[in-house]
Amino acid sequence: MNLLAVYERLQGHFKIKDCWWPHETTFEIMVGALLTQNTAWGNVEKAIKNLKTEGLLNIKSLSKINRKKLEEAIRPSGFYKQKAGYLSAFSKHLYTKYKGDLNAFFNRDTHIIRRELLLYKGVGKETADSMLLYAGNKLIFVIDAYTKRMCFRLELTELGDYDKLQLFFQDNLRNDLFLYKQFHALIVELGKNFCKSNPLCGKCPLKRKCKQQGISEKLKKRESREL
DNA sequence: ACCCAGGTGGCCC
DNA sequence: GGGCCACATGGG
Repeated sequence: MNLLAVYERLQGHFKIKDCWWPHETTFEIMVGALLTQNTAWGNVEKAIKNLKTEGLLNIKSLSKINRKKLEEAIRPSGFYKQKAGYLSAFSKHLYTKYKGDLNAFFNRDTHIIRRELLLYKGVGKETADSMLLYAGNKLIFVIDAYTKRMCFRLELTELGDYDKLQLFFQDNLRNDLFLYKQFHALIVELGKNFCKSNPLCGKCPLKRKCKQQGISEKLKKRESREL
């Protein structure tokens, strides 16, 4: 089955808002990308709200804020001490190297930016790519746990690491920023609503395209080994 | 009382 | 290059 067919099928079932990743500023998207690591989005929203209330959600403030205060503000998002350290260092780099100017930061070759993002502590491939796609409007497909799980269950690809999966998407989709953003959003919705770790195959929009049809203990074991 | 969430870094082999 | 673990809150 081809990727575009999956996309169209999902489009028929989920309404994705034009601005799926809620934000007032570009920086807010970058902060959200970091905070949402292995964390439910609802918890991230609380953290972001706290940061906004305290006037901290900008590069300058975050780079100067006292660590304990930052920890308290983002506490609801979990792993808060670790994330406070990441955010603090990240903001300081943006502030000192780019004078807090994200246009300057993003106005370069995509892969140069990606390499740089990956040097920051706490920014791995998925976080970097989320920032590039949603904050920087760069043509990079984001691979997350939902994406891996969906591909695995649909048997769309050979089992692969992040890079292989990303290439699979990028090679099989037209170069269209809107498509990249929407497709990732749709996969997240699928993952939240149906293709969960304990999946609800009965009403899944991809039911007819998927061989799993209810998950066996055997599949669960393979997933835990191979995802 | 569990299980899970839009990962990452560090350590070990 | 992989396998394991810590990191932590909040909702179902």
